[in-house]
Amino acid sequence: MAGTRRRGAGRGRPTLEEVAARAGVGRGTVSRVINGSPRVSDRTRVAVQRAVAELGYVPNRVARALAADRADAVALVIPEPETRLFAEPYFSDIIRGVGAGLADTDLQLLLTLIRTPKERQRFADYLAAHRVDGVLLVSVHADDPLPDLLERIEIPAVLSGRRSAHESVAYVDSDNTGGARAAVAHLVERGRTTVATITGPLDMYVAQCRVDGYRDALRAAGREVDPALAVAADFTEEGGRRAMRELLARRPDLDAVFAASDVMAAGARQVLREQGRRVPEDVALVGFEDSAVARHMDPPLTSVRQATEEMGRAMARVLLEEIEGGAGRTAVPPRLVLPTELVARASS
Amino acid sequence: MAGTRRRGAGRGRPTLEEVAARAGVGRGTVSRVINGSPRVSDRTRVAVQRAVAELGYVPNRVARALAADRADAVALVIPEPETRLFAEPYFSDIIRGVGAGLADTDLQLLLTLIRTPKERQRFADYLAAHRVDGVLLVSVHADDPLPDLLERIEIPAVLSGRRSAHESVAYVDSDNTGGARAAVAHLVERGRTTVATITGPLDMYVAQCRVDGYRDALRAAGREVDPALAVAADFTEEGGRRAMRELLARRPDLDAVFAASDVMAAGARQVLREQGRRVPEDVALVGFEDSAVARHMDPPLTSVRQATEEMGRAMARVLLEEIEGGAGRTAVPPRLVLPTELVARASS
DNA sequence: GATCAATCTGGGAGCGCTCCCACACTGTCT
DNA sequence: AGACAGTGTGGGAGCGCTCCCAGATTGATC
Repeated sequence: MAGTRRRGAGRGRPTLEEVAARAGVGRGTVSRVINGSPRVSDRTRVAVQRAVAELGYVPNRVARALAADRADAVALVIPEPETRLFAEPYFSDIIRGVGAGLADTDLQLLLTLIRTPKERQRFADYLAAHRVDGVLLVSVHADDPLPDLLERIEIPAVLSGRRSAHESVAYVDSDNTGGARAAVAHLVERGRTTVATITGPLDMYVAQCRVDGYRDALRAAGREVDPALAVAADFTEEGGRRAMRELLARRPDLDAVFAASDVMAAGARQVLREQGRRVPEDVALVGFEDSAVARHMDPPLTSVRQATEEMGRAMARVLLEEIEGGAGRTAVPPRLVLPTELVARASS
Repeated sequence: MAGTRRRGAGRGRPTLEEVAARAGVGRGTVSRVINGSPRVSDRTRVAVQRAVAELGYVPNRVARALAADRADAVALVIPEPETRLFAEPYFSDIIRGVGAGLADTDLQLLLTLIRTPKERQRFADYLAAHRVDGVLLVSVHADDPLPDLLERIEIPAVLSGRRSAHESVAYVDSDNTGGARAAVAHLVERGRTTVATITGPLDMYVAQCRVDGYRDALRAAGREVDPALAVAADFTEEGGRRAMRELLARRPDLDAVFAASDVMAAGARQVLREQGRRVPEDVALVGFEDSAVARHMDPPLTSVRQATEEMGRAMARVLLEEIEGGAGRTAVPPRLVLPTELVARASS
């Protein structure tokens, strides 16, 4: 529906030209004052500012965008098949962080949901239509075509998380390996001898990292890494349940589980209860993400907290730099890994 | 990867003019084809469409916005002090719904977080700067100055929820009264005799409605409404705890609680456990919202589900109509109330 | 064959800004 | 005195589109 016309709601509002007339100066000068150029005498500047105030002038950003070939907006892209994301605070924290990071900028934050190839195409068109100055991409899958697209059309972009160890697009990630390591070390310290893990889908780099941390910690403690103690799931509750059953079948003697996400830990917890294992007495349980789910579990779940909001903030910062950077960019895209922190609760 | 930078990554991309040249027609004609005007002969249309395809032309929406005095965007405003919202699926469902509702439109969805008066001012400037065609406002408080602002500057707007029984701005709400009524009726049917309620802040209309439903249901069942059985809280977990303690102190004989939100129900549940009351054996518990919290509680919480995503979709639809409607608007703003549904689980 | 409405089409005139060039003005240095 | 930087400043020329008005074309009618 190519809309009907929304007449003049905004027409009639003062323009640059009118401000200039009122201040008795030229358009160019007003523009300079508005944009904080230093090449304006104080007297003129004051005069213009008064005119602006008196007229209640607000620059028309659409006109500015057209003239300057900028969009004054960045897109935050959320791949929606990933519904999981939405249900968890992760996503909202990212948004909040990005919002904060952009707060004293003129940049508007555009939220873009992409669930279908068709929508991806639409988004590509947006980029082409010149609607954004940069892109923030949340929760990338290894096979996501979007990062490559962004790279090809050379638009500033920042990912949250990375697709692999050698990510070519700028990213902000959290220390998944370190967090997992801390979680497992904690279990070992508490005297657990048989520590199992429920991993995420191993084609996702984040899942890979968390397994690595698990192994690192065991090795560092001089333990042997038993492949039978690792079962892959898909970051869902149901996946967590299945994996837990599998683990108990394989190794009934396990006394600790490190789940690579809180939601999977919740699934595991249900199975443990069904099978009469007490948490933490019989089996200690640790999750990852420190989401609301963790706090509401019974007993409350020990988990690895990510600085999610800070990640969002960092993404904004990095993107800003990329946009600023303009022509002469460094060859290496910025990358940032934020620390994680173990939050011990009653489940371990 | 070397070479020219953004400032022009978009310049150089085909324009209307070039398409016109290639198709051997005038600018106006191409514009008509692009915008689906019927006043173009089939032959011309086809020629233009071919040129568009060959050149890979994508209209520059910024230019369009300037020329047509439209923004091709709507803002979804989220009052951020309301952090609660963010932690719950409510918010994400709304977003998803709005996204879906806007899907086959040219409208871009802008997410705007407002946490401070300063940010509110910024947003007012956005509106003035003509950046959006309409506004979606989530979770309005009775004292929120935004709806009045929107009304004053006469920009199409839709609220989720309303500020009072006679809301002057268009809104989409869910049937809070009916939902509460169903919840309490359910408790009564199950043979509960002393049904208490933990309400939201009573200056919020939504809270008011849920109390009304509670009372309706009791009266319909021929029960007397005892004011001692209602305690107000603030939709937080801590508030739920406090209210539950108060209720138990007042009426140790209560055997059911209807909490006006899941989160408050979670708080209440903790206090019940502390005080040795079993759920549902001793006290039945029902929440409202059917959020993730409800499903993860122990026992899983009976709750009232809102059609949240559908609300988002409806908001988009209503806004679209308002925007289309243009200047000559009807006196009565559109209003829509969506049904709610009781989801019975083990807690009742 | 002329007339007239109905339909289609080209292109001028903006939309409100930024960019940038040219033209003042200052002083300062020969 | 003239030449010469160094500042400020005005305003033309777009940015890529939509609007809308004439003008061209068509076909039907007298």
